[in-house]
Amino acid sequence: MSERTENKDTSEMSMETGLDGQGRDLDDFLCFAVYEANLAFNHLYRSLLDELGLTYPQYLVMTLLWRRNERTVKDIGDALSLEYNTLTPMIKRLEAMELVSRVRDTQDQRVVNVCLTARGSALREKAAAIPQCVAEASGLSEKAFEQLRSALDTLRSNLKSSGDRT
Amino acid sequence: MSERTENKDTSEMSMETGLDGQGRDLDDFLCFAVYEANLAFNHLYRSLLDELGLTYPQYLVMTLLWRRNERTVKDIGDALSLEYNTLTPMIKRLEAMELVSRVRDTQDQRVVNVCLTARGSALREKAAAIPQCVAEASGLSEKAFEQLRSALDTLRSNLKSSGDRT
DNA sequence: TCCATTTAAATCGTACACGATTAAATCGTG
DNA sequence: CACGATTTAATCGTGTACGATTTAAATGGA
Repeated sequence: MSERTENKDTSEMSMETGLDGQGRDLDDFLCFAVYEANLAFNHLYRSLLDELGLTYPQYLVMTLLWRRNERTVKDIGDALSLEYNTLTPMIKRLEAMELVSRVRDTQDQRVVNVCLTARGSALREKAAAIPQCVAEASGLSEKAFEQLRSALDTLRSNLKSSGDRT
Repeated sequence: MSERTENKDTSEMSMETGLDGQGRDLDDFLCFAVYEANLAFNHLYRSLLDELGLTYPQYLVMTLLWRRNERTVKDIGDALSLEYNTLTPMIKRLEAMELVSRVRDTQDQRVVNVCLTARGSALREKAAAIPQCVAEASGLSEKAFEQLRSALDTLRSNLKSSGDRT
């Protein structure tokens, strides 16, 4: 039944069913499984990114730039589903670390172009091993990996379109 | 290949492969699929929880308490994989909203017991429809739902144990 | 041309999330 | 009993994440 009708141990003054003692309480929430998997990725990335001095979201931004340099803040926001109010300070931090530069577009003064500095490009080498590490840590077969990714994509798409209609 | 060897459009000064124009750049990252699905849940829950005046993490805490009232901060932290430094302020906010009360345990003065107030219990009725809404918004069949949850669970478990060994 | 609209970005305030540190109560072992 | 180790919680600082608002630049009709 999962995220639908919760009716185990539902009485007002319940007293432990015995089956879900300690921390097994939200097991049937899909949202929670996603939330937990995301936390787990955060923890793993934190340890991997520590020596690069990057946070996980910062790493995602850098990854975008490593793939295609010179992007607008809007581009990055679209790619990561993040707003300016999140990105502006974050990119300024990357700028302060001298990994990227922020330059107003000369054609359209509203636009800020973000591009890698030499330091930012160089950091790519150090980050090269990370995807491997993460893939291994996930412990999934190629097939399971791809299936999961695809299922999550469908889920995200469904959730988004449902949200739009609200 | 996904999270393993990224070798499309990988040259230093790349110029758009044409296939991944705008926002399709991180598609082959499993971590990113999880990150995005989590954001999508956040957005959906934000709209659902708005009228209850709860945030998504606050809702998770309330859900735990609705299932079994009277938990220690530690219990809640274990269930949600959150630290005291996240929970203490959050639970204080719930207390300020008069949804829960925080009482030092008389047996063990280190422990803080969190339990629902009348208002907190009552809120349960208003939240009753939410799991249904979310399940529908996910647009997954019962089977797909369960498979995904299970795959995420495996993933989380693998990531965690890998992190422990680091 | 002019001005309402739209767009890109920034700012402000609130709320997680967590590393590091601190403090107090309890426990374990000699 | 004593005292160091452990456990529980809180505090502080940094960094996302986002709603609401603001600013400035570009755009598109009448």
